[in-house]
Order: sequence, then C-alpha cells, then structure tokens
Amino acid sequence: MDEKLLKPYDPKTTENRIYKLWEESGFFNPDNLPDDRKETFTIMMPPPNATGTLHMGHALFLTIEDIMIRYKRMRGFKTLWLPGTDHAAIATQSKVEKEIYKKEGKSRYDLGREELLKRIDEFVEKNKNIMTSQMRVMGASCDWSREAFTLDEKRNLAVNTIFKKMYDDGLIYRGNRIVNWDPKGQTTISDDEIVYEERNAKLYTFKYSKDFPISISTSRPETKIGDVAVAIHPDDKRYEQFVGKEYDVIFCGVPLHIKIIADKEVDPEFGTGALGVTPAHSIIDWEMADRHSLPRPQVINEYAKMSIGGENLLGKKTTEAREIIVSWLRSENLLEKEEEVKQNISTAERTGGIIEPLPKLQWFIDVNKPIKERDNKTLKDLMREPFEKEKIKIIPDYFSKTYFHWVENLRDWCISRQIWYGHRVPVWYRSTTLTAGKEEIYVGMKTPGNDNWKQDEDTLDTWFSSSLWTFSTLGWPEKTKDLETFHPTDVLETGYEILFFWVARMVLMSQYALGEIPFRKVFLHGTVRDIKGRKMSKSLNNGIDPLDIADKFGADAGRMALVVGTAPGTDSKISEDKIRGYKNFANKIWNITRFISDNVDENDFESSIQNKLTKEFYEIAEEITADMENYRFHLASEKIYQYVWHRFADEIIEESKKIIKNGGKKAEERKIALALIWAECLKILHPFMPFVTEEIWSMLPLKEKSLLMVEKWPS
RNA sequence: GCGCGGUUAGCUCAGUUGGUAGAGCGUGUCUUUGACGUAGACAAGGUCAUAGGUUCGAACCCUAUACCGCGCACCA
Repeated sequence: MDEKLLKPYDPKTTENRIYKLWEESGFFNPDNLPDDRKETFTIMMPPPNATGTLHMGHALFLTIEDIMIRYKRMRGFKTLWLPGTDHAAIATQSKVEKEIYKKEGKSRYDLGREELLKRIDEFVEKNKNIMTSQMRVMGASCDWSREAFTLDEKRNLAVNTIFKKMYDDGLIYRGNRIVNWDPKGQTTISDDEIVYEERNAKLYTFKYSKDFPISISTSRPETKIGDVAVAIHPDDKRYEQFVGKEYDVIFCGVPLHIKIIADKEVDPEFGTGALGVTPAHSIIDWEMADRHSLPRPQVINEYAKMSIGGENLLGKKTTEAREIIVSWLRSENLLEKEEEVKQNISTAERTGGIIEPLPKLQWFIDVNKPIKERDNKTLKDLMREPFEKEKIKIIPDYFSKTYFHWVENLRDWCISRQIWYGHRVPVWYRSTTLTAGKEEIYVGMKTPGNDNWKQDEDTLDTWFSSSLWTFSTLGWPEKTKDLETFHPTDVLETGYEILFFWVARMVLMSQYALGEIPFRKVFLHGTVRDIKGRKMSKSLNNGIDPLDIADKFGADAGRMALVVGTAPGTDSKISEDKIRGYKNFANKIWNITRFISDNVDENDFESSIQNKLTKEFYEIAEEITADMENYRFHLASEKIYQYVWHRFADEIIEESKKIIKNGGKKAEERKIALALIWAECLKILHPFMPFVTEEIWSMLPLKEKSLLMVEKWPS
C-alpha cells in the first residue's frame, strides 16, 4: 500500500503535481492522443475578458466544459478544447483608463493613442497569465498549444478579411444614423450593450407656443428645441384637420418650424396622442424623418450638452437645460400638466453612462440585405435557419424562443467604436486635389501606401472579433487542417446572458463566412450566486475566489459543488458548506481506496462480470452514461456520488468485511469484484473530480494502465 | 404590453418519456465495529403555490389565478 494513503487526502500537495503530469503527457493536444482516433469532439472555450481574474462563473464553465471534454476523451474521441482570452475592448480600456486616472491623474488624451495602447497591452498580458494559471488550478484539460487571443495577429487577419468580404458584398456600410452614444465612455455602443434602469421621471404636457393648436407630452423638454414636426396617428379624428399644416414658433428663444404629420407609429392613447418629432435624438423619430423627409437638426452634442440655443441654453448640460425650459414654459403659461411616471432609462453596460441617442457617421452591418452567395438569404435568415431546422439545438430548449424573438427584432448592427483598444477599422481615406474634394476610400488588409492615406480612427465592437471565434481559432482564413478537422465544433458552452451578444453572432459569421454552422449544440449555464441569491459583485464584496476554494477545499470539491444539482440554464447558489461536503467526499474516495487496495490480478476481472454486484454497478453506470450523453451532468454527478458513498461504501464494503474475514473462495471473489467496481467508479468520477481520481489511479496495483484521463470509459 | 422561467422537507435544490416523493446541509438519538469521526446506524420532517380539467393513475400534461425572477418592447 502506498504510504500516502495512510493520511487523509491532501489536495494541496496533489493537484499541482497531477496537473503537471497531464500537461507533460501531451494528451491535452488531440494530435497526441493514443490510438487512432477518428471522431472529433471540439469545444472552443468562451474567452474570458482580459480585465481581471477569474470568478466563480468562470469556474463553473471551466468545470462543465472540462467534464464534457474529459468524458469524450475517455470515450475515444479526438478531443480539442481550445482556450483563449478576449480583449474586451471597451471594458478593458475603461478599466485601464480609470486606473491611470486614479494613479496619475491623466486621461487617455494626455497619454495619446500609442502610450495608452502600450499600457493596456501590459495590463492584458499580466491578466492573461493570471487567468491561464487559474484555469490550470481548476484542472482544465485544454490544449495550451493552440491558445488564442481575440486581438492577436492571426485573429486580426481573420477580422480584416471578413470585414473586407462583407464590405465588398455590401453588407458593411458607413452611414450617418442615429446611434446609442455613451457620453461617459465617449463611444457608440450596440443595442445589446444597453441596460435599462427604471427611474422616476416627470412627463410634461405643453404647447410650443400660445397659438400652436396641439399639446404634446415629453419627459425630455430639452430635446424639443430640435423638433421639426408633430406626429399624430392617421386615424386620430381629433387632429385630422391639422395634418399637412406648418407652423413657425419661437420655443424658449429658438425658432422652430413645425409640420404636422400623420404616422402610424404614434400611439393615440399615450399623453395627448400627439408626439413632438425630434429626429436627431430619438430612434423612432429618426425613422419618421425618413418617411416624411424631415430635417434632422442636432441640438445635443457628444458630451450631453446643448449645442444650439441662446445664451441661456448653449453649452448647458441636458439636465440643466431641461429645468431652464420647464421654467420658461411655466412663465409663459404653456405648461399644462406635470405628472410622475416610471421610466426606463438606457444606460451603458460598461460605464453606466446615460445613453444619448445621436446621429453619427458609423459603420454598420446590414442584417436585411440578400446575399447572393447564400441563395439570397439575409444575415437574419442565416441566424434563424439552423435553429428552425434543428441543426443547432439549445439546451435547455426553451431558450430557442427567446432567441427567435431577438432575431425578429434585430436592427442593423453598429460595429464601430470610438475607442482605441481593439481591432482598428481596416479602412483608409484620402482626399487629394485629384479626387476633387471627394474622399477616396480603401478597404483592405493593410494601408495602400504612405501618400496621404489615413486609417479610420475607430475600432470594432469587441463582439465582431468574438463572433469569428469558432473558426478564427482554427486558422481561418487559411485553409488549415485544423479547420477541416474540427469545424463545425460540437458544443458551445456559455452563459445564457450572452445568447445574443455572442451565440447569435457566431452563427451569423460562421454561416456567412464558411457557409456552415459554428456548433451543433449550445449548452447554457446559469449564474452562480451567493448564498442569499445575489449576484457576486465587487461592490457587494460577496464574491468567492475559485483559487481560495481550491486552496481550502481542493479544486475537485469546488467542481463537484458547482455541478451537482445545477440544471442547465438555471442559476445556482454556492456556499462553503456545500463545497466542504465534497471535500469530505474526496476524502471518502481516498479511504475507500485504502480498504480496496489489496493486490488483485486484473486478469480475474473477467470472472467477475457476472457477479451480482458488478451487474448492479454496470446498470447504474449505464444510466450515468445516458445522463452524460444528454448533458445531464447535474444528475450524473449526483448518481455516482450516491452510489460511491451510500451504496458502495456504506453497504457493499460493510457487508464485505464479514465475507472477507471468513476467507475462502467467496472472499477471493468478493475482493475481485470490489477491485473491479472500484476501478470503474474512479473512471466515472474522473471527469468530475479529475485530481483525486488520477492520484488514486496512479497508486492502484494494476499492471496495464496509462493515465486515468485516457482510460476507457466503462460501458 | 409581449414572451420565458420558477413556486417540492427548516435551508439550498434535484426529480430524464405521468406509475408508492429524493439528495445535500441542518436537527434528534445511538455507535471509540479493524477504510474513513472529514465517519457509521437509525429517526423526525412534504395536502409538490392555489383552483379546476384530462387519465386507471398527475410534482410531471391542459386551463385559469396568485406571487417571485428574467428577457424584449415601449419609454412622446
């Protein structure tokens, strides 16, 4: 017997050593796996943001994905789990900017583009190293030789290649359109990066001037100096007579020319049933301006300050301007009603800034344009189809409905960002005397030359590069062997909160660029919450660090605590008590081994197959295998736990003590059965608790054995 | 407003196609048995949110209601 077994199991002295053993074996890399493996199983790791260290959410996805990979590896698949990190453009830049401002009092403009990028690179490099070592601590059996970063050279080539292709196909266009502007982060953001916060607001009802015939309601009076029309519903009898008429008014010192229009977007039930149209500062109004050929004066600038008006307004913050206008309305006796309403305010997910809709010249992806190369389907079609035809299945499947709903409501995707960190828009401009004042545009992989060409200042939405992840990681646009072998990937395992951000866009890009789906299954996990059900966050200081858990209880215990009883798509609560329970389980496994570890000849295992206990075990093993195949890891883990502790240890071993004590043939038979079942249990336990099982495996007195991680799954 | 989840033991949650309700933690009593006290044995504890329906049979299927959570839209 190994002397280590005489003491309680100590994950601290074991886990690091075991991980090194695995890494040195080379088996993380599918090219090095034993036997001739044909069927592949591939997972692209959702790259964690390079903004910090890993938290329990990361620990959860690492655990689930590692379970899938280890299981398939033991089933003889050529398994690839490709790790990486995400440059997370806005999140990373704003974090570094904050740090620099705090320490040195300098803004990004003080530092300049080059210096800021240098600082961010250093920050990211540091975090990447921390994060990859954390992944190792969790036992992640991913292929480090293929590690990728969303902003490295290869991924940049993929980004530029697809940008050019989409531009040439007319799917990427530059347009002056209303966008979500974040005055705090000084950048645009996409619709999906908005979070709504409910707040109390006031709804004001008033007339522009005394002789104006219609009253309107708004919660943002300051935008009204940008009004060009009043819209009513076409069927609204109350205002019918005014449609088509035009009025000139002086509104708080600003001359306005107001046309009365009829538009079906207007809700006759809301407020007065008449809506002041402000094309430059409201998405709906912008679209109305399209339909009715209205001008679009901008009255608010990028700093959320008034850009028009007299001395009283010019340069004032929107909130100040609001009060000024309201008091003007009061003094002019134009204000008719003031009521408290609940309102959803759009804020930027990353910076918390209040979104100001503004017209800006930006790059967009057209989701409604027919693509010749793809049978005239639109990008929207390409996103929807694989789910409709069930080429891609979502687990749990009820998320499909949410997905369809989202695709239906999808608008063109604004992909340019006014920040410096990220893939720079691969477009160059120049205007020379030759071009007669008109700007010349070049879209390509690199600058067309030094003569007056200037690259677009903007960078791309971080999700643009992440959306290529399943194939950019495999070397696309080059036709690599990896791409041929491993794409489409098998499972995308991620959190439900990025179903749209990421999952949908990967489908879009893969369908468009390769004409094939990026993955066959989408496995969605929930959010890991604290014991009170709150999200873990820095401000609440209720986070649990996976490294602390690994240190205190062992990574195996942490993994089990995360996976047992956590059904796909549902949130879970984690507590130290739960984790402690699985630390005890690891010790249990250890002690069982101490009892079993008599020398047994594995050639006798064959004789034990018909044994009642062995048969019972294989029935349970079969159930567990079915759970594994159907992504019910929360059940599989619980079943093996139940069996090992409460059936095998509590009952079978107890009963075996007497039998073995009595000696004879029965004792020998029992010993063989126990050894066989135990070896098989370790295999089933391995994907869940890889460290302790591998350690025990190395001590088992079996003659023909490799690492447990490449042993054959019992079936 | 539209949609999606949830409501099961004191707490946290499982329950795969409808067939006598499960686990962990906690609680109580007992056991220094030779794998393990990080343990073992035994036990208490549930009209499965409510009301109807389908069925021989419902935690599970259908309808409605209530409450909790979430997504989308509106947000003039």
